[in-house]
Amino acid sequence: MPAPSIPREEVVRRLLGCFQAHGYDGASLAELSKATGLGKSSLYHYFPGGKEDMARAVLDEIDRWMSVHALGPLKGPGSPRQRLARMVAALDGFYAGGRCACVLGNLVVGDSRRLFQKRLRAAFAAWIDALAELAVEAGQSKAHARVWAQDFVLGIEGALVLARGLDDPVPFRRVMRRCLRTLVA
Amino acid sequence: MPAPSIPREEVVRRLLGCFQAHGYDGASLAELSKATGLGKSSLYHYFPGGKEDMARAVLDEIDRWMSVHALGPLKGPGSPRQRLARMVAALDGFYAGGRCACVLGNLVVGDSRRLFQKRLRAAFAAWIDALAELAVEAGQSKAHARVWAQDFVLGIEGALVLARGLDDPVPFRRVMRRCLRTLVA
DNA sequence: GTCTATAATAGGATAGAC
DNA sequence: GTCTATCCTATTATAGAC
Repeated sequence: MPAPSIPREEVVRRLLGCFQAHGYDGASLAELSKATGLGKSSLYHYFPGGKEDMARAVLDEIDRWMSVHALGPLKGPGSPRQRLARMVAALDGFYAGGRCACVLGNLVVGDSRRLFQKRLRAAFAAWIDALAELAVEAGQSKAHARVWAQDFVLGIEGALVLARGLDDPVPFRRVMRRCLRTLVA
Repeated sequence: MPAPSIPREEVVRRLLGCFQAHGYDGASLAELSKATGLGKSSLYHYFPGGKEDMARAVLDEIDRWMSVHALGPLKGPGSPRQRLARMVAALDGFYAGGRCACVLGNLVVGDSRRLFQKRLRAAFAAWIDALAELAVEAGQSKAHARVWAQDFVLGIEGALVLARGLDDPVPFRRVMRRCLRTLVA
């Protein structure tokens, strides 16, 4: 009876990397198996519902990661500007400076969109809500805060798409830098 | 010997719709067959290289469409503001007011990215170049024009991602409206 | 140029041994 | 908890009739 070779969280993180690199349809069980180092049957032991289950676990991990590294810091100590800087730094690392895709962005394409629509909407909404709250605290009106927060998120998503389309992370890096300057504007 | 039931351009347009709705990996031959109304063998008659060939034909069609409806008007008559408005109106129709995905955005995910990287880079670059040229004509410096043009494109791509993530086309519509206001800013 | 039929392979999922 | 072996279906692709 071999003990688990790697903890479940590490398995989920590797699945995340696989969905990030290949998208939902492109992440075959063979790829997911290779990425985790686990055989297909082991994956089904962790995730009885198969690939859909794996993606839901990845969405859980994203919720957790965002809560800890991106949304949490917005409510921590420091000026609004400083708190936003912490989120931006965390996101910059997560997306490897623009070289990685966004899993949420990958999941809104094709049939996986319908499959995970509720989770996707909740994830994007929570992100936008947290940013809008910060902007209100920084002195913006509720309406402006909402627009700014949406622009923040769609700017990142669009920059990731463009960076991979142009095969050049520079647009992403520029967007990340600008994010900080626009808070009070 | 039945005559071709629909012209080749119409076939390609329907393929485009299929890659738009399902992404590259998600667009199976069965889906592509259903979307075009052609049997698999007929598709292979038009596109001997299979799915990859079909996607290249779709990329050709996108180049053509962009050239005629988006990039062309930028070089036509009228003020820079009026010319940009024509592009925006065309794009708004193409993306069905934010309810449709961008094929280029779908193709930058997963393995299809590597497969079509050169075409994708060229398509995004041509789009950005045409916009930057307009911005220079409108009085912006070359450096600012480039940034503005990139922001224009990534704003649209990000808005399409967010609109589908939130299942709400409103962010897209707002971005489209704002595109026009920022030209001379 | 279109179709039906079919081959060949890859994908998702399960059984059962250890 | 992990593995090998297997199953079934979907997917890509081709052959050949009309």
